[in-house]
Amino acid sequence: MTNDIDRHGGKAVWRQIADHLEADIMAGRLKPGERLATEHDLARQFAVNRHTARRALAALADMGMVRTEQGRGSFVQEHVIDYRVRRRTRFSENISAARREPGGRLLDERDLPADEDLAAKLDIPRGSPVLMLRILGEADGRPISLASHYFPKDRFPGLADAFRDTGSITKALARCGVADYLRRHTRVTARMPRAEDLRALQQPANRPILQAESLNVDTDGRPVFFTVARFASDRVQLVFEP
Amino acid sequence: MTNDIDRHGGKAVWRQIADHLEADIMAGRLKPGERLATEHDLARQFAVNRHTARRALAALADMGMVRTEQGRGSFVQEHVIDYRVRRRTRFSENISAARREPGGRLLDERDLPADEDLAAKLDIPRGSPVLMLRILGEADGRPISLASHYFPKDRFPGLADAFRDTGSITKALARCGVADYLRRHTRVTARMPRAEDLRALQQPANRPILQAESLNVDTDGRPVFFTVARFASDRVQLVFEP
DNA sequence: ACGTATTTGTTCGTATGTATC
DNA sequence: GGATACATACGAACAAATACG
Repeated sequence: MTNDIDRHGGKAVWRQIADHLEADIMAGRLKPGERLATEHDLARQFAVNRHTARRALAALADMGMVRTEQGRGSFVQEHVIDYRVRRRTRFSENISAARREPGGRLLDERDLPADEDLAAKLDIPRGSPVLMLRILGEADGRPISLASHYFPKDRFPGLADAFRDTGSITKALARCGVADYLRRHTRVTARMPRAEDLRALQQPANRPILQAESLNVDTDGRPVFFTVARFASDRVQLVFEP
Repeated sequence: MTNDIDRHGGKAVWRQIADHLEADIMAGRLKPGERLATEHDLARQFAVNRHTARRALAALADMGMVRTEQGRGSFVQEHVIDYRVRRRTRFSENISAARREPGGRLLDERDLPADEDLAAKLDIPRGSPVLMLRILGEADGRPISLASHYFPKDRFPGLADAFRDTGSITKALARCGVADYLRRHTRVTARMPRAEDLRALQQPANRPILQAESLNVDTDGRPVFFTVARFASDRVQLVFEP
């Protein structure tokens, strides 16, 4: 092993450790998502104080190469997906464009009456039936987004069945006569995850989630569905390009 | 006072308390940002158990009317600003559109050489001089955003002086010959605040910040400046409209 | 639901080498 | 040389989050 530390070479000890770990990550000896040795173990391996090991990890974290979580350890940072939001935004195409394998799982399906807010957004009478689909979006089998989609039920009979058949909102809507739809606006907020988000997204509790509320309309400008999507902020960035 | 609780009216006690507090907020007796009575005090005022008061607060927090911070208390949620991001996005116009009084303070001004990343973004040679302006954006005197703007210094001599004169990036650029500029893309992430963010944005440490990296170009498509803006997630939502 | 072990986060204090005025 | 500031490194103790039986 070349775990040797040069104490008089003019190079800070913590930087030597950071460089060593960085080389391990770059060479693939440590893979994205993998846990690094604990601070205590690193300190022992390199025969330094824990503070010195911590400093090395902090430097790597600052560079975005690792991510440390209290009580759990330090992990090699996974590559972040650029989720591109444009007028025509489709989940599967987006994930494929990032060279990942898209996936989706229907977690819940429910009918509910439109409250005032939802009625205004979908431009339907208050109390009208609304179909909610809750879908977990995945990339390479890792959960990426937890999205609740709200459709005016009267306009799209059989939509839920069509989604179960195809696994795709775009295809399901096509069967219901919506050949195309466009995103009118997206409202982005950040907040801490709820218990539900933690379970679905498999995220640490002390990291925020990105929440995007969006409205999609058909080519005539009529609302088709409203979506509240929650993204794991460690794994997804939202990129807007007009 | 009408702090009386009806124990047999079929309405849950916690809901009565929640309604009471909601009325106080709606009537302006409790103002945005103001701290509510402690759970202990609420329990005493209404002669209920602290758990009951907690339930009322939780219901209000769930509605987004108050925000509870461990160790500090519960606060009336401030009104959130919709920060609209379009091709032509200007801070002052945006804040004014939300019927707030815009303000800006230059926190720091610095020259630095372009690293690889910045050079690529601004389309200048690596090592070229870059002017950084760090600006605190305010609405009604409350800090809203902490933004670092990076300009290719060679192209815009006298820009820093122009900004100090005018207090506006748009006006300063106009003096340097840039009549108009457009936003090419915006990359949005969420993360926890650093010490620097906390100081500038006056935010609780356990709430996330929204970070938006954006590139503005002139009418010929040439990069004019690159920005990293951090928003207090409690006070700002980013709204994207193509 | 609860205690225990593990792991990171924070804050003391101490010492040393280096650069600067 | 002396005084000072600063970054580095080590040690100890405790706090806080997490994992697990």
